[in-house]
Amino acid sequence: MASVKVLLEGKDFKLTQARKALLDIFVNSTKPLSYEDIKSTLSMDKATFYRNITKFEEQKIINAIESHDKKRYFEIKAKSHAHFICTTCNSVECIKNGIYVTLKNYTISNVILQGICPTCNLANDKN
Amino acid sequence: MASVKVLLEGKDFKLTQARKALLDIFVNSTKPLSYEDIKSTLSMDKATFYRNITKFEEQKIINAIESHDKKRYFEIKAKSHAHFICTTCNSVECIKNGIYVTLKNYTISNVILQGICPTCNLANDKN
DNA sequence: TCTTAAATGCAACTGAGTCGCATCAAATAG
DNA sequence: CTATTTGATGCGACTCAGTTGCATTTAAGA
Repeated sequence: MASVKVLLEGKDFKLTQARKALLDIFVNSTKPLSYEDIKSTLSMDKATFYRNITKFEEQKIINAIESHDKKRYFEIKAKSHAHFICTTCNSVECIKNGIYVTLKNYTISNVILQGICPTCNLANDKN
Repeated sequence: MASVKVLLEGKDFKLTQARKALLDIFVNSTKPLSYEDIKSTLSMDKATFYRNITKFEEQKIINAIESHDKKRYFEIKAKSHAHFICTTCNSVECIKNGIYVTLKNYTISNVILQGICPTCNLANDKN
């Protein structure tokens, strides 16, 4: 598990309390989080949140995923892996079992799968 | 190429002029389109556009893709194929050379790849 | 042709994300 | 250790894609 200190070392910005707290949440999360998700845990203005996210993206610390609910979800860019977005319940999950896609002349940084997650699939079967 | 008539046959809504014209644009497009993209071609109120898109999605005629620019792009759900979103120029492309991903207990309806497209890759190399 | 239910356009609204600005807190100089 | 500077923060106002309510229009069936 990447520590907050390691992630911030040698980066081109100030190490504020707010940033440490914010990254701490991301480091300890098992799934990508939106501003909505973190604001109950961390009292941070949304302008500050998004400005920090932009900084983190520039420094390649964090990755963004756009979900089906028109919100952006963020996660530590620790190791690249695919994501699954459920079009029924809008949940965003990390898919760890290696999905690797290559395409000539393209640089692929992210793979996103959309469809119906096991939970919603089960719920449908019962009807 | 799927015709507009075939797509609308037996569906649960009225065959208005506006709907035929709208679907005609999607049928003849080689890439997913946003409201911005179609409004210059077709004079249709955005409320009507999005209401029709919702209908088409319910009827499984059309597919939505959220791009990096926070806009939704739509296309005929004719045959399923992967999409590539360039994180540099925000273009959305269809990737026709079969990328098939399966995942146990998941229903996968869409594969989205993010990264840098050949054009932007080339532009970067020149710097 | 008449009726009616659904489709349209307009205007007002929503909500995620952005921007300007005044204040505040890290980092660095003195 | 204090002073200075520069970037970070919070607030409020704003933007813009997408939505909703409502009055009007149009497709479809009687």
